Amino acid sequence: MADLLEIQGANQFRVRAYRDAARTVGSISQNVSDLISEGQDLSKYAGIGKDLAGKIEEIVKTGRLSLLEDIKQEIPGELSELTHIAGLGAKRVAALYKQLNVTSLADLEEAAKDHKIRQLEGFGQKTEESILQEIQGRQEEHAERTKLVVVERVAKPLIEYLKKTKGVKDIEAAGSYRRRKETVRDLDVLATCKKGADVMNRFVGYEDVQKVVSKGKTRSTVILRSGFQVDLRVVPQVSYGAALHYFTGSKEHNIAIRKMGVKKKLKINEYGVFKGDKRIAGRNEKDVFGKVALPFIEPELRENRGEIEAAQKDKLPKLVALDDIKGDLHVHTKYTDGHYTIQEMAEAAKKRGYKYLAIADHSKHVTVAHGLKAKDLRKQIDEIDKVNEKLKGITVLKGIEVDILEDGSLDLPDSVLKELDLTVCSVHYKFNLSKKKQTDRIIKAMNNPYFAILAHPTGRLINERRPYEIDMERIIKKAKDSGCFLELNAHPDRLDLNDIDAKRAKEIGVKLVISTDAHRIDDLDYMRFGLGQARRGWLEPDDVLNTRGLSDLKKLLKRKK
DNA sequence: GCCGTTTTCGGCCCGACTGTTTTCAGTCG
Repeated sequence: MADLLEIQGANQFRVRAYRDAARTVGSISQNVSDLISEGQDLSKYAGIGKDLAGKIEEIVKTGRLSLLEDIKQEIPGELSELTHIAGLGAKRVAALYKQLNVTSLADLEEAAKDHKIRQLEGFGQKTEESILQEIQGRQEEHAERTKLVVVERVAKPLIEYLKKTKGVKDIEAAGSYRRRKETVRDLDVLATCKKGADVMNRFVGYEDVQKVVSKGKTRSTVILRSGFQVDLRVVPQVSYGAALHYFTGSKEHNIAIRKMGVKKKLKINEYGVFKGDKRIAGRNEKDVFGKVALPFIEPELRENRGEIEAAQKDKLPKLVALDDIKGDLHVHTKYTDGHYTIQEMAEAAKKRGYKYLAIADHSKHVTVAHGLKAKDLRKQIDEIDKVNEKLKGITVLKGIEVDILEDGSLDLPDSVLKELDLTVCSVHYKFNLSKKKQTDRIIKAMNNPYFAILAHPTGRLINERRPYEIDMERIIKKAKDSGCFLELNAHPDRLDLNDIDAKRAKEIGVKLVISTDAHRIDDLDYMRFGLGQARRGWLEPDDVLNTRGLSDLKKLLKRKK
């Protein structure tokens, strides 16, 4: 709706209202159709008024939006696709449609090849060439959002490289990378430097740069060979905090903060907080928040999902940090598809300062991973006892990643499960059951008194496999009622639960377990990704099971039977 | 289309870079 209205030349604030409302709907942790069937009024959410609440209800109840259909009578719906081409916004798409009758990518390509675009007012040869290049580039693997772990591998060496520029003082990756979002579209790097031109020149000369999209005194954009985009901004040191705030985003958070500034007759931009022409803050982020009477808000919270309201009431969560984590409760060993022994994994965990480590190898149903049968598991239990006798300073816990079978039973008998400290229960097959059946399957499994932790609750693999259909609200409530826990799987391909569901679990009062699912020693360091997601989900140390010492952990793992 | 301890009308965040212009519109973040 927003794209099409914008192409039609509708009031830009009306267009923004649709975008804001769509985003709000996306960040509501509960299922919106459930909210509507419960008769809840959506206009209580920020950015959704009476009108849009009605339209959302229409979509939920009828699967259609009559206004959208009306607009599609006037202009082709496919035009919205064209605005996704870099350099094409609503105005230019409207011009292309009106003057050249371009409605699709194919039309656009043809018009560019025939040199018709350069003849339009406001367009020229360069624009036409870049449009053509963009269309043809798209047919090769279009760059989607990139997983955080991959971006780390890009960011760290690039920042080290830029740091070596003469005159560079501060340098930091901002944007969604700093907010620890699970995927990142492009990397925003911020620097302070005596002579901005020096760092810009060095930036565009980086060996991985394939294309320089733009280069200016304070901002440049490049595309790396991998297709990944990096932006570099340079500001003076007095502006570093304001710029860091601005480039960390999110956009929605920034807009909200700037609006607060406007109310106080202040102007907030990347150079500082200004009262008239006078800069009254900017060197550090804390002062920028201070000028709008807010405490420092952690980057992971800056999504305008309630953090500003919480900050105003001094009710910001004290977010869980890596130092709070006392152990990892989901790792694999050579017994199944891991690559190290129990003792090697335990020593590696101890080196990371942990007090305990739970071995959770696969159960027999996962044949590709040589899942354990009851007798294999007993053998592993014996070995864990021996390792515990040998190792001081860390306790190895006996666990299993036991499959939840299609009928909701667990893959190993209670007689062996009861010998364990904990179970990590997961769905590994039959991902395509209906939402009701999949939910019933998991809920039935939770009725087993030895069910402790639901591992990677949605089964998704970021950018690779969609989550299977489940009623998360029912699952969370069942976990609450039966004394089970939900995993926040820290593997950067999973990060499952996601931020929004993790926050919902906290609200309902279910504790989460942040585990790495490590198959190798180095995988234990994936914990940092889990922490990022947990912090995005507003989790505090108390909301996370594995911040507890060993004896508290064991008490909490005991289910009411 | 949303919103309100200045307001139910009249505002709505702010700036950089490019290309096409000859002072700025469009796009992007």
